[in-house]
Amino acid sequence: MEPQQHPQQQQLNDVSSSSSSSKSSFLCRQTSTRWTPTTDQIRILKDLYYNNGVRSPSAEQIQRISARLRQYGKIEGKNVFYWFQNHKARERQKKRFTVDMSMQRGVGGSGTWKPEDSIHNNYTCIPPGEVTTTKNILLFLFSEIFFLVAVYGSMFVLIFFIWYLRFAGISSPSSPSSPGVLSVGQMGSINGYGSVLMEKSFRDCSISAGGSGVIGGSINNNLGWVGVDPYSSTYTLFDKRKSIEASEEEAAPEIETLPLFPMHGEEVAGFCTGKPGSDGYFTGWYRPNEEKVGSRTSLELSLNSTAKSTNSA
Amino acid sequence: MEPQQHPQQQQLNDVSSSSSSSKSSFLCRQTSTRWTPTTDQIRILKDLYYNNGVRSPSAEQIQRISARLRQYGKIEGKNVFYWFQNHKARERQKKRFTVDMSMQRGVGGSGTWKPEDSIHNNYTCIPPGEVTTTKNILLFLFSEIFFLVAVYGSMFVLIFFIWYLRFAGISSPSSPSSPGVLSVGQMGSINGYGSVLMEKSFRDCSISAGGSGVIGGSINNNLGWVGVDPYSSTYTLFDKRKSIEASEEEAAPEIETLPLFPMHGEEVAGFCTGKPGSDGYFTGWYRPNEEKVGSRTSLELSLNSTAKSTNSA
DNA sequence: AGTGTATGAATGAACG
DNA sequence: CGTTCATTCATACACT
Repeated sequence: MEPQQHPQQQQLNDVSSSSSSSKSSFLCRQTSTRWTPTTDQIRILKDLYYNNGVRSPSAEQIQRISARLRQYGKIEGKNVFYWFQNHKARERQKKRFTVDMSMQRGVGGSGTWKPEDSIHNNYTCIPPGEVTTTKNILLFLFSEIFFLVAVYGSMFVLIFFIWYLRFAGISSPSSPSSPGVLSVGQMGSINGYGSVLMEKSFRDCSISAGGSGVIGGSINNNLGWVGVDPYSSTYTLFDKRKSIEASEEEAAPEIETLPLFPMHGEEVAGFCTGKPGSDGYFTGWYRPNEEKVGSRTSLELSLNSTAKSTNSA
Repeated sequence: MEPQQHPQQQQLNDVSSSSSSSKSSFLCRQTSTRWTPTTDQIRILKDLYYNNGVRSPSAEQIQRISARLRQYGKIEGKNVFYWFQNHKARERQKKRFTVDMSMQRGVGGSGTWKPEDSIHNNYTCIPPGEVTTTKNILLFLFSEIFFLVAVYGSMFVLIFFIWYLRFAGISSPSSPSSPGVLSVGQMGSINGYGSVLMEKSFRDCSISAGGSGVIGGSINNNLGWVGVDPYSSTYTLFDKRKSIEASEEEAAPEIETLPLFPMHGEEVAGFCTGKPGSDGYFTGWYRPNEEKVGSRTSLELSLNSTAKSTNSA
């Protein structure tokens, strides 16, 4: 399954040329007591971690590694030690977290709150145009498609579902719809901060995570995604929702194509403004799988862009 | 050692009595369970260690020591035991990887490290977890959709479910709803490891995804969006089993395609331009499949859900 | 001049 | 005992 998993060390345009030092002023004044890895050092560390499987280097390895990294900047053995420790731990932590969350079962049950009283009772709520959002979460309803984009840090999730509400033929509206969903993406490294905060959360609720077993989830390996820059893009994009209302009306049972978020160039420009930020982490993970699976249910989101400009293409 | 033994005085003096951890964990898992030495205790311990040469106190000594330290805060014998053990081990360890290369013997010898447990072995399963810390959880209800976003560090999980309240025929609210579910994003790690796990519904819905093919979604590169997550998404959402039972059939038998975010080329330019900056890694995520790049950019979303066709399930 | 994330550093607690 | 894990503290940095 996986295409190449190895190398691919990103050759990316790396900054190196411009001198890796660029971002971090590690050189200047290290007064800061704490080691601030240079990009090159990180690159190497990650390479070791991901490509060489180094997780918990032995004392000896640590010595070698730090010796090697020393040419890229000041570094001590313990820095290497901690780096691996932390990196591993945090990776693990994330995984764990993910799992945990999945077990949030039944939260709603006892909840009691009625949806109704929450904000609108009508799903159409979002008035044309407004994406309810703010920084990290965008909700918007478009016609019968409900979208939610949550952005956190450098990643985002996009969820949408379709409410076939008035879809004519549907007789059993009971199911709200086929919820579609998603995608998760990540973007540039960035540390985009942003906290997910829904500013308007409608209501708060306590969760009782009593937790119990974990339902097994499936682990999916990475998906690579790609991202759109949360900030700029989203806003912008949705900003222009134009005839939404109109479409709503006519949403016919068969929607063939619904144009959403039409926008014009200008605004989009900002997409993916990756920030040069700090890390170069992303080294290569993605292994795009190109497999296709024909599955019955497929949600495809394809972006046809001809974007010519991106010369990167 | 002389390295920094920095003050780091932060250790609260005595937490002991308070027992509280202000954090609001909804889980109530406070009280850190772990011993947090007071400064006085540490002072004494160090005195014993450095000035009295105590390194591996006997059981008896441990008792005495802990008894003595108890006046400065809560403490148990094992704490003392561990303290000495750790202190000694760390002192030694630090020395070990700090050992400069003087003793570096032939590096070439073993040269390669062993990736022993390296790569992949590990991510197969998710260890049982417990719901651990969750720092932020956001709940919000939107219309009849209940969303929960949990954020932790750089990751988040988004879960949602739908309360179909008054939607037409819904009569069985008993079950909370059709659990939707959702998605999780995580970042950072990567390379083979990152795991994105999509949990499915709260109830059954087991995922069998062993993970195999990924639908390819279309990965498109240059532009930013992209893909849909193969499995995760589809499955979950389209969870057919539940509510779908009835409704879905009609609903989705066909594929709808919705063009989203239509935009024009120019604008798109900026998309995902990875940042040139430091991390170079980003650059191109994918090597384009070259799917195609059409001329305009439009995001299309097609939902093929053949829901039921999926065999029985 | 504040905020919050990412991450280096430290350390209690165990494990093998 | 050397190692490893989990947590927590502390700080650099990127954005508001």
